[in-house]
Amino acid sequence: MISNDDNAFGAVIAKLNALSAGCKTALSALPFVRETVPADAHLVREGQMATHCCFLVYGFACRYKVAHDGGRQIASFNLAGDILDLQHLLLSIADHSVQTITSATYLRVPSAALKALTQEHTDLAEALWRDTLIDASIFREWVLNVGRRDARTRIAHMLCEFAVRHQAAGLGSPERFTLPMTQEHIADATGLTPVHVNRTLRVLGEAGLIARDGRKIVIADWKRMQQAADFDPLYIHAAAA
Amino acid sequence: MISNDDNAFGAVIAKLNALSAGCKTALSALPFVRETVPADAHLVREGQMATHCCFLVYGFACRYKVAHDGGRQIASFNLAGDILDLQHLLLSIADHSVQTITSATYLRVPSAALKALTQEHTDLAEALWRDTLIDASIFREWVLNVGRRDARTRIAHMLCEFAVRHQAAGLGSPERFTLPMTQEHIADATGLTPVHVNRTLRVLGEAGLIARDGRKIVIADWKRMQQAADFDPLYIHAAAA
DNA sequence: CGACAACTTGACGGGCGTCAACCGGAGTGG
DNA sequence: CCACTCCGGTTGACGCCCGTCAAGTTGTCG
Repeated sequence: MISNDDNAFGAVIAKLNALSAGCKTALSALPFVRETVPADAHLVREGQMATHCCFLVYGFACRYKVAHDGGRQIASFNLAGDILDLQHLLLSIADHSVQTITSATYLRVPSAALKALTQEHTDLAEALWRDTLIDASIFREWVLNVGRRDARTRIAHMLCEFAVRHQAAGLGSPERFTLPMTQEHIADATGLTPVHVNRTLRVLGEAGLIARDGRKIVIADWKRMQQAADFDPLYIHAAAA
Repeated sequence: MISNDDNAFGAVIAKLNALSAGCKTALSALPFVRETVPADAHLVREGQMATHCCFLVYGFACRYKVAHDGGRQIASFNLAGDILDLQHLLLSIADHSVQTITSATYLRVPSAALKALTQEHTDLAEALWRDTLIDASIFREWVLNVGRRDARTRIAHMLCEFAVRHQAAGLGSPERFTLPMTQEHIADATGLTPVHVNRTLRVLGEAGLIARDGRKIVIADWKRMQQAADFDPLYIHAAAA
C-alpha cells in the first residue's frame, strides 16, 4: 500500500507526511535512477564526494563509521521511506558510509535537482529539514544508548526503536517482526561484541521480554519491554501512526 | 572581533558563514530577548513545549539526556555562536535538555518569527539547515566515540573536537585553551565515570599528549594528539578557519 | 555433501565501575 | 583572620560486566 507503480516516491512521500499536493507532484517529477542492489552493497563511502541523494524504497540499510582500530559503529538503521544521505544536499563530502543490510531498492536523485526543488517549494524544504532534525534526535538517543545503558537495556532499546519505526513505515506490527540484521549488525549498533549480543538476546528471552525464532521476534508484553528498554518514543517525533 | 555592540547576532552570523547581506540584515532585525544566566542554568528541559530558539552568544552549554537509572549523557558541547535548539522551529516538544556549563548570555528568539524569516530567505533556511546537518554529523561521531573507542582515545577525541571548535568560534588557539567543563561533564560526555576520566587524563599527561594545569590544557604535538585521538576533523564540516 | 556464514556456548581476562578516603581552593560566616 | 563547608579533583583497592579466544552447532546454498 505504501509504494505503488504510479509513484516511485510513494514510500518517501508517505514518510514526509503533510506535504502539499503541488509539492508531491513536484517531488514525483524529479529525475531519478532506480537501482536494486544485493545485501552488503555500499551506497555511499566515507570520504567520497557525493552528488546524489538516495531514497530507500525497499529493503534495509545502515549508516556507519569506522575507528582506526577497525572497530565499526553503526549510527542508524534505515527502512523503506528513509532518505539515506540528505546531507549531500548541503555537505559535499560524505562523513560516513551507507551500506545495505538486505537486498534493497533505492532512487538515486541528483542533489542539484533536489536542492533546486527545495528552493521553489518551502514546504518541501521544511519537510526535509524536519526529517534532518528527527535524524539528529535519533542520533542523540543513540549516544545515550551506547553511552549510559547496560547491554541488556541497550539491546532492548534498539529492538523497541526498530519495532516502532518498522510499524511507522507500514511494515507491520511492532510486537511481531523479523529482524533484517545479523547479530553482528546489532553488536556494531550497540557498541558491543557479537558474542555478548548473543548472550544478551538469550537473557532477554529468559526474562520473558522477547520470544525468538531465528530472527523472528515477538514481544509479548510491550509495556514491560518498553520499561526494560528505558524506551520513550518521544525522540522519534513520529507524526504518523 | 566576533561579536560587536552593533549586532547582537554577530557570533551566530560569523558561524553561519556565507550569508547574503540582505539575509544578515534580516537576521539582525529579528525580535529577541537577551538573557544572561549563571552556570548550570537550564535553557530547555526535556519534555517541555518549546516556542523559542536560543542563540548562544557568550559562554558554554551542553545538551543532555538522562537514562531512567539516573545516568546522564551529554550529547554535545556548545560554544558562542551555536544555535541551541534549532529543532524547536519544526519540532514542538524538546527531546533533550540544554544547560549552561559556565555563566552564559544568549538571545531568545520566538520560533515563529525565525520560521517566517526562513520562508522569505531561502539562503537563511539553507544555512540553518546546513547547521542542523553538521550537528547531526557531530552526533554520529559521538556515537562512534562512545561506542567503539577506549577511554584514552575517547577523551583525547573529545579534547581535539573542543580544541578545533574552540578555534573555529574565534576563541583562540587549538593547542592551548582552558576547559570550561568539570571532569564530571567530561565523564557524562564520554560515557565514563568521573573517577576514570581523572585517571585517563593523567595517563594522557604521562604519555606527553597533553600538559595540564588545572583546567588549562596545552597540546604540545597536535599531530600526535590527533593520531592518538583517532581524530579527523572532516566530520565537523568546518568552512571557516 | 562440502563450504561457508551466522549463531551459540564456555572459560578466562581486563578495562572500567564502585566504593571510599583524602586533598586543595573558593566561598561563607563567626 | 580563621574555622567550616562544599565542590571538584585525586588516588587506591576491589569487583564485575563485557571482551577475547576458542570450539562447536545449525542452516543454507552450491
